[in-house]
Amino acid sequence: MRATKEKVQFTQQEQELARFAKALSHPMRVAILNYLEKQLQCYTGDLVDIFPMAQSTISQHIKELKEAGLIQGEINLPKTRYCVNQDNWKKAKRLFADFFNVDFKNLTCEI
Amino acid sequence: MRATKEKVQFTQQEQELARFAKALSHPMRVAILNYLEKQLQCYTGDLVDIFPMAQSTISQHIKELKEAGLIQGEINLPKTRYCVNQDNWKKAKRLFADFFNVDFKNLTCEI
DNA sequence: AACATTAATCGTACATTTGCGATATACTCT
DNA sequence: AGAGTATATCGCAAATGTACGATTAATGTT
Repeated sequence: MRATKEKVQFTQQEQELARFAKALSHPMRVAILNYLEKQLQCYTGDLVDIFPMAQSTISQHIKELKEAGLIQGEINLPKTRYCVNQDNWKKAKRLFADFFNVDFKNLTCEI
Repeated sequence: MRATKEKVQFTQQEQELARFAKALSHPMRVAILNYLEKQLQCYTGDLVDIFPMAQSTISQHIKELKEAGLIQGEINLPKTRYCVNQDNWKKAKRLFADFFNVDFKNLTCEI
């Protein structure tokens, strides 16, 4: 049996990175963010037109991105407009850049 | 009802990024990679000593990282030595850098 | 007031992930 | 040969993720 050592908890960095990674762990959600990077904003219906999934499924993926903090929605009935949450996007960018040890120049740039 | 449009499939970039992101979607796996970046190599037992999880669970997380291509193992009985798979690490790094639009310098650097 | 529009949520089915203890494997050492 | 060591794999239970159709909610339009 192994000696009883002080076991290590996961760091905040590890937990936050994993949380963001989880949000990116489905192609649909990556595609939504790719789309939002190009278009700056979109409505749920735009994605339903483009992608081969049911409206309810797409809505669910949007919800996950929202809960992970990567996007935000502005209700404008009957539509909801989504865009990237820039603060958390920058945070995720920084976490991944640090993780991959990438030299990064534009992490502090504004939109 | 919405008009019947040509629905878009996910790009290879989106699928590959999602695959890597899935591998990074658990703090334990992020922690293993963090450890490997510092230590360059490790044995399964090192991780069992450090992290508060059962040996079988840690072995399973290692397996997932291996199957995602991010690490590779060299059997050296009774131990197995793991290290980062540099080719796929670079690939992942590039995918995430592109995704986040980060300027990166050292993507072409060697080990 | 009835209808149309857009999107979220519900309920359900199925698949995958996570964690653990127990067991199997493949050696080395005595 | 038998014991010890390190790790992978199995079998299971619980939790979570994925996808869909149906329903609900909130509004504007006729």
